[in-house]
Amino acid sequence: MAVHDAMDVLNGKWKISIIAALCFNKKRYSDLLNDVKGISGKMLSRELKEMETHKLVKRTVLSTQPITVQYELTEYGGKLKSVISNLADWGLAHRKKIIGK
Amino acid sequence: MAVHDAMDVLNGKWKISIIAALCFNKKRYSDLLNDVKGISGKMLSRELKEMETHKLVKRTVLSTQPITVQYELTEYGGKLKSVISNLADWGLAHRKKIIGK
DNA sequence: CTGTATCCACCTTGATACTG
DNA sequence: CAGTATCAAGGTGGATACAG
Repeated sequence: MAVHDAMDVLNGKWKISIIAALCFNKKRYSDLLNDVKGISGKMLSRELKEMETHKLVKRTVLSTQPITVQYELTEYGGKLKSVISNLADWGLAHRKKIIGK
Repeated sequence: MAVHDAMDVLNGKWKISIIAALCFNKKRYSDLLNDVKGISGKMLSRELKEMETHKLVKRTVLSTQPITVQYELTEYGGKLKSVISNLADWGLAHRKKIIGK
């Protein structure tokens, strides 16, 4: 099933959140560490590496001093934006429903 | 973040696939066991129970002989259909891309 | 048919310390 | 800043047997 194929690539606890964080801006490693609540450095680099091999994100090393690294969605990974957006809408409704009672 | 709230409810390896399987029809336990490739009975009942407490699915016991149980998406859980559908589209494209090379 | 109980291997994740 | 190495702990999931 197609859904299963998608989930193969989006496995792990953090990938969806990382993609969501990259939806509107490129970000550096340390930015992601702040923006993706609760993630550890180890998991962030591990997930990013996986996503890079799956061509979901692009990694660029900037020759600043000290070196910084920029991550952004590929065109391909960007196709997930609408999925994420739908999910975010639902999550918002869900939160309201939970808080509401 | 809203996406994170959604993922809290959709954690685990199987929930998305189960919802996908229930998108168009109600199904019995044994149907799901066949349709969700690779899932074991333990995990299926465990995930279904969680999803029931989150009000994503509705469980109905039918007084047939022997007893059968029917699962269906709640109206609330049904709101995830569009997310699933987007994901399926992406998964299809992804599969083509993978096979294509 | 629809589950639950138990046992167990494996994987994932986190904390911490460390490197370039 | 951007990671990697190591260790430890808990969660995840499968097989099997069993119950209502």
